Amino acid sequence: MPAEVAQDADRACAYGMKLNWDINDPQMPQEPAHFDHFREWPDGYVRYIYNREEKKAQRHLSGWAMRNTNNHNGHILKKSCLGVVVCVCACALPDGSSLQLRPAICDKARLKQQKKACPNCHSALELIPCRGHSGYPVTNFWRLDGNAIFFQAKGVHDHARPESKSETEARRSALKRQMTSFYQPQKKRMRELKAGANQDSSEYFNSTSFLENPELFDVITDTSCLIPGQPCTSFPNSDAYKATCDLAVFQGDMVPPFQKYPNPKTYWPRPPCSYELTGPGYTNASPYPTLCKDSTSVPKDPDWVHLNALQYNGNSYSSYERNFDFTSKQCSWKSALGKPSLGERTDHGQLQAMATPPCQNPEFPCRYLATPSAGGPALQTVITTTTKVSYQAYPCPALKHGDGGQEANSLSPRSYAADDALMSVCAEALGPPAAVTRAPSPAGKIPLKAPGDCWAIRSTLAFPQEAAPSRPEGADAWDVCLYGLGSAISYVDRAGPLFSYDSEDF
DNA sequence: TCTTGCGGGCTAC
DNA sequence: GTAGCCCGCAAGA
Repeated sequence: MPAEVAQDADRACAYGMKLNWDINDPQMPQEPAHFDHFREWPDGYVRYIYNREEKKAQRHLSGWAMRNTNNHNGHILKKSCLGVVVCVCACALPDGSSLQLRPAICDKARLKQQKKACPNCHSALELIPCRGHSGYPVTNFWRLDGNAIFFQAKGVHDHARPESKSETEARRSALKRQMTSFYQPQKKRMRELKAGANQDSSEYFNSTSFLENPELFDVITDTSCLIPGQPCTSFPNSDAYKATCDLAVFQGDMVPPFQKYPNPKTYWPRPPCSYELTGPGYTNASPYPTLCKDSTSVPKDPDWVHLNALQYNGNSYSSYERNFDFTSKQCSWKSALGKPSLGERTDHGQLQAMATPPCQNPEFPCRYLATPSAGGPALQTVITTTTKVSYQAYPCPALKHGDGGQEANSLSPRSYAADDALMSVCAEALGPPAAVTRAPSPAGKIPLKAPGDCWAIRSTLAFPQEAAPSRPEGADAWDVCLYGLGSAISYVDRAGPLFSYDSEDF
């Protein structure tokens, strides 16, 4: 209510509202004595007069997603509101707010956007069109006249505010910076490692090549890794997966992009760190904690992954350690997830999902039934500053990416069928606590089997106390998954060499 | 790749 | 004539 009052007062104080003019008037007010300060969220039938030096006005910016509309008048720029993109399930974000994405302005990009999944619950996204102007989209008019820029809005937005453009830009630029700051040191480190001790060729993967080929990220971006804590996490597509870590920023202008993320323990990409499985009855039993190198989840689409990057950008490696809650359950979840980025997602996707309607989580049952607490040892992540890091592939994404991962992009609720199948298969295979721990490949770089990796990961983490079995056993397990998954995608060639990364001190 | 601005063309009122 | 909308194009980030 106070906000409305303030808004009304703001309108009343608007200089443009005090003058009597219309954007279509042949003669606009000349030499305005005052100018209005730029309004990012004009709403209602308002008129403002900006100084022509106002940069934002010059660019015809608006918090609303406005697209250009041809009004066949070269002097007046007309824009119509596109509305807001929301989750069809109207799921709630961790902070209780709802998802409100900014519709892409370009038709093509918008269509693509709508094919993506809700980053929160993986349901479909829906574009809520603006109908605030007599059933038509709210329209904004811009007109440059003299030393002023005249702005007139017609209609009252009947939808939530989408993420503002400034937020989007800030997020993207931050992500870009983050990517740069993160990968350069990584690449350097990898070179050093390669040039340095060859103590255990099987202990690390050729991260350099990976880092030098960011396009490969997409291969792993989409994961449905089966691991304790998130045994059957089913991210139908990379987009959804990417998006999961970026929930808060989607909340429109309510919170600054860089401050939105509620959980400081969420980072992505993250610096190399140690993950050791600990907990009741289990303490670092596995010499090869299976992890998914979070960098493997680096998405190429800044729209879907940014938050963690932003935080990371601001906190750097040390902050990661500093903020990590070693004892929190979420941390356990992360470790259980094995995959850092995945864990992050778990924080905000999986965990938050607990508080969201079931409809938002098609994979919900599977995800939670197989948590460590459900029978397996409770998992807890212990992060140390100098650590052994086991980065092993999480090729599950290959299930969808193997033969054209992009196909998985078009996620719809129905898309979960395949994932469900996968889950059931792997869950079944996991039945007995068979030790299917993935032993390090004798040859060094672990030849990962694509789908099987899901199984391997799960096994490793679920029964870490078990002695690492022979490779063949693991292979059998993999095969189980392979069956369940149908055709095994040649993920080995792609992910294996890239992620067999182990026992590395940082 | 996406945004933005421009303009042609169509349809409805 | 006005308004809404679709489409394509080009420039720029």
